[in-house]
Amino acid sequence: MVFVAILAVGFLVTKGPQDLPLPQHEQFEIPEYGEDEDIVRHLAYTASYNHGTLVPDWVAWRLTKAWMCAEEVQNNGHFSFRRDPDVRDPKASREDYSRSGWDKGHMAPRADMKWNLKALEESYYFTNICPQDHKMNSSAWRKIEDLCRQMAYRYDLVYIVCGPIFTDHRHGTIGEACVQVPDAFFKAVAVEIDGALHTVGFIVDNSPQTYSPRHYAVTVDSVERVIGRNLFPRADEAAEATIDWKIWK
DNA sequence: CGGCCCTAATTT
DNA sequence: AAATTAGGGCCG
Repeated sequence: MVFVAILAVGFLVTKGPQDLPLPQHEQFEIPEYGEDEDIVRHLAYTASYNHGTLVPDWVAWRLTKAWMCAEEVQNNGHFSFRRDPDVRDPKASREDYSRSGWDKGHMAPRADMKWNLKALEESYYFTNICPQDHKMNSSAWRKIEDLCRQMAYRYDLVYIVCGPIFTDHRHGTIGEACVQVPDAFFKAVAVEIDGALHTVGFIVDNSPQTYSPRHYAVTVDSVERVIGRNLFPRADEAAEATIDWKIWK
């Protein structure tokens, strides 16, 4: 099962999702994007890297129960954030974040990628990293990630897309490369249950946030209005305009 | 407590 | 640029 899943994702990476005769849900998590965006496809996530902000505009991935139940790969217990070899300059690097006071926050979480060594290593590329408040990252944001994993375990497959929100750029930039520090972050989650699509969105300020997911929950529809982008192009509008709390509790 | 999110200093 | 070593906060 896991092997089949890995093959399926590997096939997507090789061929590129948009020209594949696959069912709609095979590329469901990929948001709408323009021709000018720098789209990077890795084994377990797809991102749009912004060479102006030096962070991704969005990162999209999926999480399956099969991957979560798979045997964890070894990472030698160390963390190796790296520049993404598949992304052109300018791009962020370690030195920009070092002693900046901001976390190197994963968009697609490390914990979602432990089923495959390549997936795990690629999650440490700066393509997948944003400057995040430490308390927010390890508390409020983490609880939302926990919720997503819980949903994957319960419903077999979840689609996730998240990224930074820039409003007044109140945190400025870090490092020599001037990596822009986001004002907030969004996350949109979708799951199909008995043929019906359910979605929920979150917007969390990039400050010491510690509340539970529900406190930050908004409709995917309203997230789309804030960031000005259609996140689940194949979802119908009704599914993006409501939150079913029986599902997400 | 373990799992998850990380940091910094040092060495290669 | 990357690996090694040592360490901390949050949460269920």
